[in-house]
Amino acid sequence: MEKRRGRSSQGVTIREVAARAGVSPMTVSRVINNENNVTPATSAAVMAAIQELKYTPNPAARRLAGSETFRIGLLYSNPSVAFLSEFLLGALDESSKTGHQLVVEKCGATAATEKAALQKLLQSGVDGVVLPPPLCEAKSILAEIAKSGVAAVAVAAGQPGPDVATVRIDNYKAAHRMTQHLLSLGHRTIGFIKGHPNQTVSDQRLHGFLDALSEAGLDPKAAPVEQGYFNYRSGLAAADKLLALKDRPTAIFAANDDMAAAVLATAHRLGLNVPVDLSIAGFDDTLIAGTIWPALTTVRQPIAAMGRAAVSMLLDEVKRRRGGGTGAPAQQLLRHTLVERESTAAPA
Amino acid sequence: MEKRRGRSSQGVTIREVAARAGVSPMTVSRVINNENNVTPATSAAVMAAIQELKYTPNPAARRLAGSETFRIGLLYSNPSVAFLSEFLLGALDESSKTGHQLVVEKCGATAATEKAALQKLLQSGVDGVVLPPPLCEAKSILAEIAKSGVAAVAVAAGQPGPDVATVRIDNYKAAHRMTQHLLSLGHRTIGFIKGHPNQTVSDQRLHGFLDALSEAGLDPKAAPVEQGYFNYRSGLAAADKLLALKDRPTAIFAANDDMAAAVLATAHRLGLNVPVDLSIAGFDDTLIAGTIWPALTTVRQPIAAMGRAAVSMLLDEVKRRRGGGTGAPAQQLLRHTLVERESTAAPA
DNA sequence: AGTCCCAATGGTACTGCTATCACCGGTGCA
DNA sequence: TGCACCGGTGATAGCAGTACCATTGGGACT
Repeated sequence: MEKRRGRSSQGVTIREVAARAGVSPMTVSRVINNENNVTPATSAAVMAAIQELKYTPNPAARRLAGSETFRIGLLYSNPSVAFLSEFLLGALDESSKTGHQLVVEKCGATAATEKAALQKLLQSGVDGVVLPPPLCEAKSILAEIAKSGVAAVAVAAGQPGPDVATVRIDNYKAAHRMTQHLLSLGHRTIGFIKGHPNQTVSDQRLHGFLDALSEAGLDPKAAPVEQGYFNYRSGLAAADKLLALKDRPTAIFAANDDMAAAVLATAHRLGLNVPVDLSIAGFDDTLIAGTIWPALTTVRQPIAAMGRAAVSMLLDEVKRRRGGGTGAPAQQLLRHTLVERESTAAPA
Repeated sequence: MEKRRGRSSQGVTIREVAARAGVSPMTVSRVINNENNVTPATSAAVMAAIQELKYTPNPAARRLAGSETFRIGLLYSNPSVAFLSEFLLGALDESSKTGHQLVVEKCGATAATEKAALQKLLQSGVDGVVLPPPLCEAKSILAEIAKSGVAAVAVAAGQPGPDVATVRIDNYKAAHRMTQHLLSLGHRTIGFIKGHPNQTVSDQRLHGFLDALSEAGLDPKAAPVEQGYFNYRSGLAAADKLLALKDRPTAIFAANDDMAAAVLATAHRLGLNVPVDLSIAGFDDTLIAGTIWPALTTVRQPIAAMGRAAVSMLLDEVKRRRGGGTGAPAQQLLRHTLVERESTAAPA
């Protein structure tokens, strides 16, 4: 004889499951949270009941009853839209799944507006801040963070700061691996287009490339390297220079996909057949990589996973500080993958 | 003398605000929900207290205490990743903000797997389903939806079904407007690349184009039109044909951005200067449009807004049906915008 | 055999907010 | 003048979980 007063919410509740399984709600809670103090038999019975009733726990209730609810801020300026949207996807997903509040704030590109936006976030009482690139390397932001003492996670930063947690991939290794791939196809003259000089990852990718060449017995100083700025247009310019060399490279490795796409366009303009006359490799696996034709061989960063990881690490970090934790914040290195598509092949 | 038993959650609560403002928590609740039975004076006092304490309501608690929590499904097969990620962003944001549960399910491309995935969603007890393209036009899915009687929202479908709510832009008008833009620049021979024949929007965009030509006194039958399939590669083929015509178009309007990007690549390959020798227009404003150079003039669909709208409409629709609502589901037409970038100009 | 301990489980209170209804003073109307 | 009514407000009881502590019932140990 329930007393439901009109505000029904017809989902099945933990109590119904408990009744069905002949245990207390608490036990059901333990089962769904994988706690260890439950007899296998009990656990199985509960599981069965869950299946039969198609029970799914109510996340709102879980969060409310569970421990603290944190509010975390995500501050971004103007990274690649592709990166941001995928990253947000992961971050939103994680925070909604764990029931924490995510406050997203956009800021301009100047140090002043960055600082103002950060202040605004801090004012609103966030417990920690997620910093996707390029903010994760902005000195003014990092200084402000350190001063205020809030927890922070830097995403895809080349160089982990001392006070912030970081999520990233191993850019050096990834570039190294991609270079090995090109070498193994038989390329000996490989051009490289560097990324923006104000981002640490640019250096790491370059060094991964150069070291792989050395290890293969080639002279890294002889490798044709051009400066780029992570955008399409700078890729066009760099590609023009590289493809005009007398000793024209048979492969070009660009430090990101946008620039690689520009190399592809330039190659086509010059009447080169990709990948027969020229192999092209990118980095990031953004959308453009799979869109154009031939599709780009590239390095995939698990961006959505980085978003999830960033949120989850930030929560850990907040708790760690609350607990008076000592030592350094966590660092997490996610796995990258080499995505082999149609833009690379053995030289003609 | 509170009895906080360790599971603190140090955010300020509605009770603290109430105490500060000298009213009951209920009144604070009324103020933050903009209910009308509150004296302006009381309301102001509460607002002040909220400001002072930097109070933000706890969404989990709100949802839990509020009315029903719906579970809504989002089924997608393989639309453009760009579209999907932006769409998901909006949908996730809306559902997390309103506190409803969003279950995302991916399915293969065959009718059988589509049906199976839908069944799985329905089994899990969703109250409604969001269908982004191309599923929103899949007959088997729509039939299944109609049969099961769940609420559904079709997104960016050309043709609103009778039983489903829809969110979309006016594709006809958008294409019409873009064509007018090209005409106003002085183009008289404009090529068009059609979209995939299995999507209604392809037709609508084509007709918007053709009608704009007629209205400008041109013969739509004389317009060079090629079939495309919404992907880059089909755009390459179509562009090859269009640019090989003796009476070469001075502008090409592709039914989406991927194909427009392909036109650009082909133009460059042929040594044409864009936009001087050839203007190019796309549709969708996906990421590639802003990445390549020159950046594409295109039509922007407010995709994230469509995601938000889809979720919110679906909730309305579910409630409407619960209430035994009669009549047809809602239709919503969002505003598109013409994004003028560097790929269009007056003919040389 | 008695004691202690620990693993398994249950009972209760509490999370932050809102639905519902009770209440109260002031109108409008008979 | 009396009474129904109504706008503004408060008290209470949940919403669906989980934290915390109590309880129980075997072993392991003395």
